[in-house]
Amino acid sequence: MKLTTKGRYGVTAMLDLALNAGDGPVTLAAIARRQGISLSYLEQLFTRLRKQELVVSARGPGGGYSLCKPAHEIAVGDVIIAVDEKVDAAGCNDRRNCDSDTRCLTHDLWHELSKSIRDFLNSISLGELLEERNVLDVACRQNSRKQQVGKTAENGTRQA
Amino acid sequence: MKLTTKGRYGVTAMLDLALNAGDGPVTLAAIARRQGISLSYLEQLFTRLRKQELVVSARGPGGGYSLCKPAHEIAVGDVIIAVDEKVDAAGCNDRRNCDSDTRCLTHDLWHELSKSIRDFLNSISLGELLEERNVLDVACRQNSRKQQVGKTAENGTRQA
DNA sequence: TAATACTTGACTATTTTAGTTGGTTATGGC
DNA sequence: GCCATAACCAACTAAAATAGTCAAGTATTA
Repeated sequence: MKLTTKGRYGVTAMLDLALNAGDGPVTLAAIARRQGISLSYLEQLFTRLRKQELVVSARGPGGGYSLCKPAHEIAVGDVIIAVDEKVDAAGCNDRRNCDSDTRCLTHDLWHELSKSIRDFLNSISLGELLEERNVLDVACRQNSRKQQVGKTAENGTRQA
Repeated sequence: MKLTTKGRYGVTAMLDLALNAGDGPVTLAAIARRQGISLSYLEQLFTRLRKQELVVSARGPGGGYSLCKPAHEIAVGDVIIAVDEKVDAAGCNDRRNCDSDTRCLTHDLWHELSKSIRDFLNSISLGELLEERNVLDVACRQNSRKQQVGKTAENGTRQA
């Protein structure tokens, strides 16, 4: 399980998809425009998301992508794993050297942590993230209002 | 906050350090041998860990590295951030484009998630990981025993 | 003072990231 | 039956990160 900008792009795009799924499929071009991600890069990501059956595609005019399942049934971890390919396998599948004492211990400790992280990401669904939309929406509008009017009086407040 | 093999190396090395800190400093050469990480690469990682004041170094014969604080006071997140440098800044500090509706929303949603992950990693200390040592120790010995004796009867049991 | 072990800096091969280019299919509307 | 739309596909690429290597130091202790 990696956690890089690639996963961020994937999650961001899926969130955009969930937000704008009101009437029919959403085109990648629209996501690209809204989220500032290159169209061709999005195509690569959505090829993987489609293969993992997280989205379905509709070709032709009026086509685009839709979520396969309700946003509440799609875990953030699913998206990250889908776009990053190769679920685990991150360098630790050589069990041969695991006979010596210390090596084995820290290997297992890392795996334990790694599992915790994965469990955590699998426990958060896209839908849950979207439910906090209202709060964040207000926060965002306030912020952009202040930026227009004032001179960014307080900075570092939303540094997530 | 990234989560790559670099962070894994850092955490693994710190765990090794905590485990073998019984009598005086631990040399990087010993960690390199036990964990199968290149010495020079470890040097780079520990330069950063030292600058973040997670470890102290002692030069000369009998020297090496020691933890600055008890293992319970060092969060996994601290280690990952230390070796990966640049705490956040992952592409999302352009607040300029955040005036439009959708862009802002998913930005904030991602930041929310990103914060959750960071909080989670900061809530786990090296000490807590080590406390599960006993359980894992047994599991490991059992596993290696089986590998010696049998023919890996059940595989995929500890695929963390 | 010689061996040990940390310290620093420069260099490098490989892989990943974040695209670009240039097409090809499929489809709905006119 | 065109034709614009939009998904699909494959190959290529510049830049960055990863995971090191190599070579020279410097501090410390026996």
